[in-house]
Amino acid sequence: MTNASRYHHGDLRSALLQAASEQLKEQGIDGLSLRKLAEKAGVSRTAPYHHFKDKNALLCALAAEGFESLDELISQRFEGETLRDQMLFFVRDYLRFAVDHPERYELMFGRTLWKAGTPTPELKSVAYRSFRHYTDKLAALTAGQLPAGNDPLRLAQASWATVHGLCRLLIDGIYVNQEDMDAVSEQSVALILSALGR
Amino acid sequence: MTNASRYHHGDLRSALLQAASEQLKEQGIDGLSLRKLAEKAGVSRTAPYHHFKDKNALLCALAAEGFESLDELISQRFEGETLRDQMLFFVRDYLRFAVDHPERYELMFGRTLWKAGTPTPELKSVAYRSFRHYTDKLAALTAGQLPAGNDPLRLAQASWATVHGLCRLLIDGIYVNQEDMDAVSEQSVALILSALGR
DNA sequence: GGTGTATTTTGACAGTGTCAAGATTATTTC
DNA sequence: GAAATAATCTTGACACTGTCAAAATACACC
Repeated sequence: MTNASRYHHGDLRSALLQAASEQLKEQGIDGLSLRKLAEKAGVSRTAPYHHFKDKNALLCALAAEGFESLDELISQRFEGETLRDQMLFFVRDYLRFAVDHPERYELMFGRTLWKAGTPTPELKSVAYRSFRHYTDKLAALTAGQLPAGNDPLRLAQASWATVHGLCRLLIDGIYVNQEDMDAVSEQSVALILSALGR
Repeated sequence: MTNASRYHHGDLRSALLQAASEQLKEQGIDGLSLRKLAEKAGVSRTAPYHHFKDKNALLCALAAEGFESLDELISQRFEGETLRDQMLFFVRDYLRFAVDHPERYELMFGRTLWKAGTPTPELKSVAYRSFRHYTDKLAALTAGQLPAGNDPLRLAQASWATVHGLCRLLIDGIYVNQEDMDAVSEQSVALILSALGR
């Protein structure tokens, strides 16, 4: 019995997620429709609804995947000898992730899910976790080196905002060109580092 | 002859923009449909197409309005005696603008127009103008005070990225609570200022 | 074998952007 | 002032969307 002739797909959920991932990359968030995904998986229009409550739920799952990758990056990519090198490595890898997967990044951080939609508990949890990991990492790296009166949490928020803002401007093509990426990321790291009193 | 009975609306273009502005505020970008706007203006579904090429064009006009406001803010709101106060004023006003008009801000800077759609020449022009004004302002404020080897353009990009990233995290409801706004904006200003050598 | 559950299907509905062709009014031209 | 042209608006239509309800099918377990 061939794949195409089966009434039950067998692994529709992950087939949908995979198709969604490709569709997201090629067509963007708005070009992603449940009906197209269903067709891609060789299944009827409403079959996806037995694996995801609605479109929002599928998108949340897709975004959660992204945060998993980002979390790995945060956990691993602080290599380098000096603090400056470590931050530079991280910022460059983070930027590369965003530039390589712009639509995914938009999905992860954009209004679609967080404001227009309703983020899944799973999504919230994995997103907050990656931020906590970043805060921890930053705190460990700068332990005992922060100028008095500096809250590590505030610093994490402000520096994340810098990198995040850079990503947005970069991948949406506003104000910052991709050729400037290295120069601007160096400038941003300088921004963050000078707040650490170096 | 009453308004409702006229075949020609008279000022449909601005009526549509006004309706769109309200709709954007109440329902967000995705909740904004040309058909609803047409109905609000008391006109048939396709009438808008004689004033805007398509939905993208209308959204671009709406975003351009936003950049006009932002540009005023940049031109006027660098008050204060010290450089620190000036930056702090600006950052707070900028954040307030974004928080007060989150959907507008998303439209102005988001992928909808800049990547998924095609930004109008008018939109591009007014958006770039705002950034140029910011760069000029920053250059004027820090004239002769920049540490050697610092490119004003890079600094403008990096600092704008910081404020922009803060706005996004704030209005998209990720990570930063509105109550933390003042504290984080102070931290961000500190970030920017310390890069200026203070 | 029979029962219940998980999965998938078809049918349907309201909503969307946008094109084409025709109707109506304003404006320009003679 | 009348005729021609342009601007504006309307109706009809098409393909597409997310999602609900109800019926059909296959699987798992007792």
